[in-house]
Parts: sequence; C-alpha cells; structure tokens
Amino acid sequence: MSTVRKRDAAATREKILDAAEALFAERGYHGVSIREIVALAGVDLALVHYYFGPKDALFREVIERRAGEHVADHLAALETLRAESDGPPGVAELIRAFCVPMFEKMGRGPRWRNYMHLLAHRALARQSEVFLAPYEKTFEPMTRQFIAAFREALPGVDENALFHAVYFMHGAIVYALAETGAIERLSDGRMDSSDFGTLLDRFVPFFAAGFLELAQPSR
Amino acid sequence: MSTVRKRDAAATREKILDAAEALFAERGYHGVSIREIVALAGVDLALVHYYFGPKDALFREVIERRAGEHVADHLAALETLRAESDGPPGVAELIRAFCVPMFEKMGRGPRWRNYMHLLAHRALARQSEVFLAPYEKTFEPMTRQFIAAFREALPGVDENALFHAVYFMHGAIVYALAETGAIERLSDGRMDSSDFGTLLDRFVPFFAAGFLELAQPSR
DNA sequence: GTCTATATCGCGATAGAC
DNA sequence: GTCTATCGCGATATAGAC
Repeated sequence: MSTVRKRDAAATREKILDAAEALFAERGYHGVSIREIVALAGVDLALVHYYFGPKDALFREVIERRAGEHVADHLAALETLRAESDGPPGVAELIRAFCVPMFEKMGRGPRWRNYMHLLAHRALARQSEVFLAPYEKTFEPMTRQFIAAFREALPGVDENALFHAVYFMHGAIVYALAETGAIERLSDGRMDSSDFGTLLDRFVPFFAAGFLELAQPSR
Repeated sequence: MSTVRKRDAAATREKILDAAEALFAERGYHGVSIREIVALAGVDLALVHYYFGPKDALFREVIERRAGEHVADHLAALETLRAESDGPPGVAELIRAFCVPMFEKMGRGPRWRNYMHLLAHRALARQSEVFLAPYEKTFEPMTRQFIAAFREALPGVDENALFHAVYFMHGAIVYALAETGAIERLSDGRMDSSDFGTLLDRFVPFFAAGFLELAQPSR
C-alpha cells in the first residue's frame, strides 16, 4: 500500500513538472498560471503547493530536475576529448564538444526539447529575475572550463577577444535552441529549425573559422 | 488652449510608452501590469485605455513607435554601402552594415536601449505569442535584402548554408543586445557588455571569417 | 496524497463625473 | 483629457475534510 502511494506520488510530481516545463517553455514564467499547469497535468490545483510550494520554487525545480545531467554531459564531452587527444584539443573539436550535448538533447523527445527551449528563453532574461541565480551557479563553472580549453587551443590570443568569441558562439546556440521559426520563415519553408544534424555540420566549421581568425588575422 | 491640450496629450502618450518600454524590456509582456506602468509614468490608470486600448495594443505600439526608424537605418546602411562600392559589397562591410544600426542604438540613451532590449527578448519568444506577427512583417523583408546582398558577395555558396550563417550571426547579435550580464560574470567584471565599440571591432572579423569559410573551405 | 472550498489579492477594463 | 470608483474575473495560496 505505502509502496503504491509512493509511486503515485512520484508520478504526480513528474506530471506536474512535465506540464510546467512545457508551458513555461512556451510562454515564460509570468505567462503561465498554476491553474493551466494542473489542467494540462490532469492533477488537482492544491497538489502543486503540496509538492513544490510557491510558483517560483516550481519553476526552479523544473530546471534543476535536468540541469545536473545536462551539465554532466558537457563535462563528460570535454573529458572524452581530452582523453582522446595528444596535447590540447583543437578548436573545432572543442566547439563540437560544447554544442553537441545541447543539440543532441533536442532530438531526445518532447520533454528534453521543452527543457532546452526553456533554457534558451531564460538565457536572454535580464538579471533582475529572482530565479536566475541558481542556474548561473550550475552552468557558469562548466562554461569556464570550456573557455580554459579554448585558451589552451589558441595560445597567445587576447583573453578578452576569446571571451567575445565564446559569447558570439553561445548567442548563436541559444538562438538555434529556441526554435523560433525564424529560419523557416526566412527560407520560405525550405529549411527546418529542428534539423540539428545539418545545423551542427555547418556550425562547427563556421565558428572554427572565427576562432582561428583570432590567432591568425587574415590581414 | 487646444494647442496646450494637444501637447499635453502627446506628452502623456510618450510618458506611458516610455514607462511601458522600460518595464516590458525588463520583465516581458506578462511580467508587467498596467498599474506598474502608470505608476512609473506618473499618469492615471484609465489613460492607458483611453490612448491605447487593451494591453496588447500598447505593447505593439511600444515596438512600432521605433521600428520604422530602426528598419530604415538598416536599409540606409545597405544603400550607402552599395553606392560606395564598385560591384557588390564585401562580406565584412555587409556584416558591419547589418549590425551597426543595432549596436549604435545601444549608445543613444536609455529609451533606445530599452527598445533594443525588448526586441532582443522578443526575438527568442515562440511563434504562438499573438503580438509577434506585425513585427515580423517589418523586419523580415529587411533581413531578406541583406541575405540577397550576402548571396551576391559569395556567389556559388550553398543557399541554405548562407541562411544558416545569417542565422548564427543574428543569434550572436540578439544575445549581445540583451545585455544579460553573462560576459561580466564570465570575465569576473573585466569586460563590459555595453562596450559595443570593442564588440563591433571583434564581431566583424570573427563573422567575416565564418562567411568566407563557406566559399573557401579550409580543407 | 488528494480534493473541496475559500480567503485574499491584484489584474484588465470601463462608466461616468469633472 | 483626466481622474474617481468600481465591476468581474482569475490569480496564488491555504485550511481542512476525506
């Protein structure tokens, strides 16, 4: 009996988190009410407060549910790359290791895709939003490790220029992950924002050329 | 007398639009109430409906107030470039003409800066948001003109690859315009997201290298 | 753990005096 | 053109029955 109760409890929690994830990804924190979340989840209104407390705590939990695995995937990709390389990994490999863990999750199914949409949307939110801080603590240390690896790959390059290059790359990734439909509209439907395989094949050489330009200006 | 009335009316309208612009840029459409807007503007609650009607119409008006001038600046930059060049403009010049009209506005004062923050935030919003359509009609034709110019500058390059390149560049611009504080945090305060002069000097060669890679793959 | 019922508040919108 | 007053609704949150 208590086992059944426990399993139901876990299932209820997940149903709420899944619904919240989908709706927050679609319309942002303020654009979604708890009532809409429970309607989509098929659970009672009061259960949200029972499991998660106030709305902002629910929002944080939606991100934190997947953030650990997400960041671990990035760090594992960097580790693998270092283990396989003689000497410091090259720029193209680092770019690939930085974006594959994100692009790959877009194909894992609707839940991970909603999570990535949510992260992309959140990446453009301004600092003042209360619920941003915990996220930054998880993701920024990972980004710093990649920046350190880029520094090794491009010795002698101005440090601030390198920060800017990573900044440019991160912006492009975030925009692609958001899947706003911009590329479908601009290409009159001939391209597909969810084709992250083709996107990756173009992304890596494009940004590698930019990073290499830092080390060897063409004029 | 009626002149005074008219001038006051226009001033009231502007006060509401300025306050709405600042708050929508900070927290998005759903994160701001009309009551907060009138509090910041120092005008009466009922005047918002008198001048603009419902909340979503006010939001559209905030964007449309500046969108015309903004888009015209882009097109003028492209025209100037074409007039000054023998033959089709080069890739670096096109990149500069595409991003200068945006970066430049960040230094024009807080109102234009708020408008750009709002556009950046909005660029990541998902299609379903009702109030996106009019904006797309204004900006997409301009973007198409730049894409056509890039196509002339890089004859023979795969068209979809070119779309992706513009997509990457646009993502990086949007992220920079949002000024989320990410670069300050990652650089431990040594860099400044509002220094668009330095950013531009790095942006142009970085992305020019990426575009040129499309035409001359390094391997 | 779940659901009913409700407290309390702030929202967008508007009617009508001035 | 501006302001007072208020309507009706839906929001978050919670107390308490089951």
